[in-house]
Amino acid sequence: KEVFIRLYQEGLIYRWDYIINWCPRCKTALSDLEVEYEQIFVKFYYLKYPLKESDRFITVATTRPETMLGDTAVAVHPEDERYQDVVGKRILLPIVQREIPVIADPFVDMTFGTGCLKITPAHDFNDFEIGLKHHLEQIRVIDDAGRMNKNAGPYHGMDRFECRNQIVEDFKRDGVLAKIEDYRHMVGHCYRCKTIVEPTLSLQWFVKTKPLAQHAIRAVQEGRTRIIPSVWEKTYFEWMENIKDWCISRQIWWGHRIPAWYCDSCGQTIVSKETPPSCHSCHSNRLTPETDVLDTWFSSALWPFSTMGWPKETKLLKRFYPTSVLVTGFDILFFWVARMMMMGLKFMNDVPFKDVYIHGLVRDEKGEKYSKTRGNVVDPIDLIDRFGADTLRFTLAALTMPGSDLKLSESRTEGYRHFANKIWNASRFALMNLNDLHPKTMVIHLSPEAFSLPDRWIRGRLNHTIREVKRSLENYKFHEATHLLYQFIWHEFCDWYLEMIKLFLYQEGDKQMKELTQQTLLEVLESILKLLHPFMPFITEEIYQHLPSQKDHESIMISKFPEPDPDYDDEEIEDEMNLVIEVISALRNIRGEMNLPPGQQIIGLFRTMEKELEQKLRRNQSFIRSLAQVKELKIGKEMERPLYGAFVGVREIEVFVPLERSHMEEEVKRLQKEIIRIEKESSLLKKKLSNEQFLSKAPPEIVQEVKEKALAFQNQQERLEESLNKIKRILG
RNA sequence: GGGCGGAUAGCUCAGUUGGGAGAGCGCCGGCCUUACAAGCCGGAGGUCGCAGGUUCAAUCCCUGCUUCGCCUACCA
Repeated sequence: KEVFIRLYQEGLIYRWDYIINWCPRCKTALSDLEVEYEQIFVKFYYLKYPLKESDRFITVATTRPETMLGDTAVAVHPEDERYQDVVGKRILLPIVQREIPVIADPFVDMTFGTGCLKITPAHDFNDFEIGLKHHLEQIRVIDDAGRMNKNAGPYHGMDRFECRNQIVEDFKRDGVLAKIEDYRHMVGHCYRCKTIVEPTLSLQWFVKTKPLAQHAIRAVQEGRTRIIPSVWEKTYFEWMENIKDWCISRQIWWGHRIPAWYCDSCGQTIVSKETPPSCHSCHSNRLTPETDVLDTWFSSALWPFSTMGWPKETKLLKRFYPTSVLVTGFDILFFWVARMMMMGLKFMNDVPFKDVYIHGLVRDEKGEKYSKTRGNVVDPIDLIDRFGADTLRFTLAALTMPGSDLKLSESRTEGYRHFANKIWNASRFALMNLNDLHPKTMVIHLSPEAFSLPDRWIRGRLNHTIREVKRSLENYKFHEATHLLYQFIWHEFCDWYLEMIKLFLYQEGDKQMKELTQQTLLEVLESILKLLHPFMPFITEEIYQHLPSQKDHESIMISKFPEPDPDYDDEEIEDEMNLVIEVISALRNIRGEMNLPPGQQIIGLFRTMEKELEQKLRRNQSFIRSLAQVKELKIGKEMERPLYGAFVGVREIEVFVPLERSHMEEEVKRLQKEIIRIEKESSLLKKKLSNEQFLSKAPPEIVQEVKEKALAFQNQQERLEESLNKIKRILG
């Protein structure tokens, strides 16, 4: 009421006989946004109107012949040579026998139809405007229920579509129907009941939106409100700049009643918060209250401040206006966001929110928008039953790409259910191995050097993950955050870290090393759970409560979000770990390609001239042995290549695996495949390096990088070929 | 009619200061290895829609075209 009255007093709300979209079934006015346009196939009728005092006819074309009963003119283009002589003449409208003028208006498209446009000001938007311009009479022929009214003469009481058929029949009978064509066009339907809407002249309440929109435009231009992703800004501006006055009255029985009364004696309109005792101007006490209610979006537009106690200056209002972010779908950018902007700026003198995050819509498998009416909605409860609430939440976050819709994919959902399961199992493994850990004895501050390679590595990777996840969240890139977490948890934490630390956890040897490992395991798992918690609230809370570090059972959701620990940003450790991973992968590759089952133990021979690499290999022998299932490792400068064996190059290391003679055929194939791959890469780089332009114009660090790569590839290729030749010689 | 977005592996889609082509699912081969077979290990698979242009260098920037989709509109 407060808002309505203030706007009314400022002249921003007015009541006017205007052309609006009307739903004859719901019997209410509809705003532009409540009308859905849909393509339908109809007939295009050519009607012959007789010119008065002449035997000529003017032919007009229409898809709605029943509206001819309300015609008050026929318009032609002022420059249309075909009709120069008839402008100003009069037409005797068939059936109702009304005299109407032929007028000239540049709005008419000479190339469309016959170039003659019938004008029905009371039942067409354009005709209404033309009617105002030419002071034409407005004659309603269709009533609020979609029936022909008394102005329709013989058709009075007929349904509008029934009347359409009858009029066509009558025109045919009278020989004034020129022709009928098939035609398809967009027709407005009521968004609620899907009935074809009827543009109708009607007395309604309107808000003058132009003055409100100006401020809303400027707020976004000046960045006081950011729309994310920014592509939607353009849509927002487009709409705001072309905004039309907003019809806010609805003839339905639910909603806020418009606070207005009409004096039965003098016709005065009274807008007031309370029921007025009498008319302000004639003092009559015979007042009729307005029965129209407000468009639901009118009240929704007030949400950011009316929910905080406005118009009182409450603490809540001070604290929560403006809010930081509004998250919503683009489909209500205009319905709601734009209106909240306008009302917020008007009544609070400030934007209602700093950021508007526009996400896509979840669509069905065919990519169609969910619709309550069509019933193609996927029930989230059903998905939760089948996949789990955490899985669904994570999946939605992962599939949400800013600026585009998502088709809910069941295979992706299933993949993330596996991920949730993986987390569960990994945590079970961790908890099993932490049950003898007493947090009290945990060493709080130890230098990184005290920890094992995998410990230092995983903490470094955790740092990286924390930073990237935070960055993604700050930029509303939820899919990036989920991908980062998936990758880190599954492929770094589970695949490598957990596998490697089994050495320390299972072996009853170095007790201190075991405790340090347990400490890292606990801390990293705890961080993982916290990072994951926004995406998988239930499983993370459940596991978190079982961690030995959580004795007071506070919820994970109020725990501190993880921060990176710079002590563990260590490139050398990362590099050493990568070497270990590369070596293990190389051995696994041989095993896989040679079809050697894991049960079959192999021996690894490592030849390298570089002291540092040799040391690193020696340091990490136990990891290599355990993860690559190698029973014996031999490392050194003078390592002989075995007579029958597979070869893989890792950096400056030659890795050999002794095999049987019978494997050699397979090895030849493997080497050839590898050589082809390397050659392809290598030739591309060589081509680059032989290009003078590249050498002189590309940034030096890029050139250097390419040179190094080319050299490495060449080395690799030579050794592969050497290996291949040796085998060929042996095999004869 | 106007505007916007997409076209990348068999499918669904990621990929911005231009230099490495990627993920999930599916597919092929090998494994019940004491957290997990809803799993582990290895592997195959792509002139990044087409044609030009800019650049030493284009999936990425520019132009045109083909094609799919969305929003929007006052051709009666």
